[in-house]
Amino acid sequence: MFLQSFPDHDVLGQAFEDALEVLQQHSDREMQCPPGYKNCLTVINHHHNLRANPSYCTAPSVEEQGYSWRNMINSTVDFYADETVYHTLQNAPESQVMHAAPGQPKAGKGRKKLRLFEYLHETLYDPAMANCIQWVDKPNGVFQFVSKNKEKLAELWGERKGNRKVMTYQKMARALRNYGRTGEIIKIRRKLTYQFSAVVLKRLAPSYFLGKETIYHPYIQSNQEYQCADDWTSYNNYMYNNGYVLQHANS
DNA sequence: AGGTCTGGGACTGGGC
DNA sequence: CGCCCAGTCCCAGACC
Repeated sequence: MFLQSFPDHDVLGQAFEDALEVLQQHSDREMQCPPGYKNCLTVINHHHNLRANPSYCTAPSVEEQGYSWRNMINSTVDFYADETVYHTLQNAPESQVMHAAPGQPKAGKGRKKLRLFEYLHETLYDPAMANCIQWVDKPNGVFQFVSKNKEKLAELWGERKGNRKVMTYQKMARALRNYGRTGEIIKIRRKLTYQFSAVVLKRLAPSYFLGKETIYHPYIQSNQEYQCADDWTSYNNYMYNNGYVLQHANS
């Protein structure tokens, strides 16, 4: 497994590997907290470095409402994927890392910026946000904003980014349309409806990296992404045949 | 007609 | 410091 990539595959690494294996045994289709997940949390909560670092401290109590255990998997793998952070935490005195403030990871130094499509993907798995955004065709990554609450979702996105001005749906949608150029998210000719590209879906799904030898990296270069052009074309064909009219032709 | 959606372009802030 | 990226902001026009 990918944890073997790290030279200092120590007790913590083993604990993570065990934890991830438990998670791996439960397909990514499950929304329920899988059996053994509590043990994973225990492992993580008992390691001070993890608990203290705001970027990776994403293991709340299982009782927390609306929490998606996917976040935990992503963050866990993120932790190990980011070699710099791994070594930093390995070497940093605990007193230092303990100073980090708890709470949501914020965009800033030392932490990759949260991207809009990642945030949307995250909220789609948050039952508490179901009144703002919903899957239309989950297996194919088609989702729709709820007209009544789309502004609320946009505001939350703005808050999450730490914007000074209030984010609006109009502005957020503008960012979404920019994704059309890179193919990460495409606009579907249906009101308030968008679709994650197959590549993004694959990238954000835990099953993509769990069980692979290579390190998961959320920022695959676009030229690498389009090595999957065949997949993408056939995917578009599938969507076309299933009645989805894509606004942007695959270029 | 008016609200909503889309597209374009300039601008901003963070990271490298 | 300059460049690039990923939005952010505003406006105009299309669409429903």
